[in-house]
Amino acid sequence: MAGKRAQMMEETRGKLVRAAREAFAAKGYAAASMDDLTAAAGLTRGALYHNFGDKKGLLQAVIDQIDAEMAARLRAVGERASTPWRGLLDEYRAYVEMALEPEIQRILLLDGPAVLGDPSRWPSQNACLAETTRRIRALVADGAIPPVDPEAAARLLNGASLHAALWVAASDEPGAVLSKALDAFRRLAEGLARPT
Amino acid sequence: MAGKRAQMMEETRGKLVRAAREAFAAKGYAAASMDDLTAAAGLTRGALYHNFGDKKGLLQAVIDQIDAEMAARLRAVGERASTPWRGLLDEYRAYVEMALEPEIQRILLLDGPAVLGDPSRWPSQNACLAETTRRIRALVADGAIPPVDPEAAARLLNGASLHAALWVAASDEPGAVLSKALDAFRRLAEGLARPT
DNA sequence: CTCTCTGGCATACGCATCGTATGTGAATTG
DNA sequence: CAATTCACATACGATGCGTATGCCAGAGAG
Repeated sequence: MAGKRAQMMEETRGKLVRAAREAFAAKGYAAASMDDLTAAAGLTRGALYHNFGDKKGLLQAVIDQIDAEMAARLRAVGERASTPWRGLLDEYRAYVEMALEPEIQRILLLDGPAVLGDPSRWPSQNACLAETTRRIRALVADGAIPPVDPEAAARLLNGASLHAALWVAASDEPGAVLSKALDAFRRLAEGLARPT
Repeated sequence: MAGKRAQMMEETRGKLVRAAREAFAAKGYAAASMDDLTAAAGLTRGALYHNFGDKKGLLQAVIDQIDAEMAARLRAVGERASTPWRGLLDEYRAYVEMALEPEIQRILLLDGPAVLGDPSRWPSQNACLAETTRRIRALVADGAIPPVDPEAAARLLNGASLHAALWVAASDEPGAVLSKALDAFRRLAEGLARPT
C-alpha cells in the first residue's frame, strides 16, 4: 500500500527535481539559488538537504533523470531506422538536436562535467553514452563496420556531436550551421564504416 | 620610456594571472577564492577588480593566455610534420595530450565553456581552434582531402579530442585508454580524407 | 483508542565569498 | 613644488551554502 510517508517523499523529490531542472536550465547551476528554487517548489532548503544531501546531489538527481530520458529517445530513434548503420546516423542526428535544447545543453553537457567531473563516473553511468556504445558494438559484431573499440568510438562521436550542438546553438544562423555540422559529422562517421 | 606606472601594472596583472592559473587548475573556478588567490600573489582583491573587473574577467584573461600558448604549440607540432596530412594527425595527437594537462583541461575545457559560454564567442577568438581550422582549410585548398567546411571539421575533431582526453584523464589505466582513443580518432579523421 | 516515537521538513544560525564604495600614497604633470 | 591622477588597499553590505535545532504528521505498540 506504498505507505503515505514514502509516497509524500517521492512527490517532494519530484517537485524539487522539476524546479531544479527549470532553474538550472534557465540560470545555470552556479547562479541558481537554492532558496529561490525550493520556494518555487513550495518548499524550503530543509527538504532539499534532507532528500539530496547538498546542491551537487540535487544536480546529480536532475542529470540522472535527463540522461535516462535521452537514452530512451535515442533508442527509439535507432530502432525506427531501416538498417543498423542508418540507425547510428539517425541517433547522432537526434543527439545533436537534443543537445540544442537548453535544458540538456546547459545542465547535462556544460554544468554537469564541470561540477561533477567525467560523465562516465556518474552513478547514472551515463545511460545515453551506454546506448550509443551498445549500438556501435552491435555494428561491429554484425560485421557492418570494421572492428573498433565501441566505447572509444561512441565517446569521440558524442564529443563531436556535443561541440557541433554548442556551435549551432551559439550561431546567428542555426539552420545553415546545423547542416554544415551534420555534413562534417557524416564524413567523420564514414571513417568508421570503411576499412583502413 | 614605458612609464613606471604602466610597467608596475603589467607586473601586477601577470602575478594575478599566474596565481589564478594555479588556483583555477587546482580547485576549479567555482571553488577558488579571490581572497586566497590574490593573497597568494601578494595583493588584495582591490587589485583584481581594478584590473579585471570581476571574477569572470580574470578567468577570461587566464584563458586567453593558455589558449595562445596552445595555439603556438599546435602550430609548432604541425610544422614539424613531413606532410600536411600527417601534420593534422600530429596536431590532434598533441591536442589530446595537452588536454590531459590539468590546467588546460580544468580551466579551458571544463570551466571555460560552463562559465563563459561557447568558446568561439570568446574575445581571444579561440586561437587554438583557429589554428586547426586554418590547417584543414589548407588541406582542402591543396586538394589533399575532399572539400569540407573547415570550421565544421575543426570543431568536431576538437570536440572528439577533448572527450578523448577527458576519458583518458578519468581512466584507471591511461596508457591503454589513450591508445584506444587515438586509434578511434584516426579512424574518424580518415573519414575526412576519403571521397564519399 | 491512546501513547510513544520515528523521521520528513521548516526555522535559525554561522561562515564564506562576491562586488562596491571609499580611502591613501606614490607617480605624473604643469 | 603644488596639484592631480590612478593603482591598489580597506571597509562594508548583500547573498548564498551548509548545519544544528525544533516541530508536527504519521507509523507502530499495547
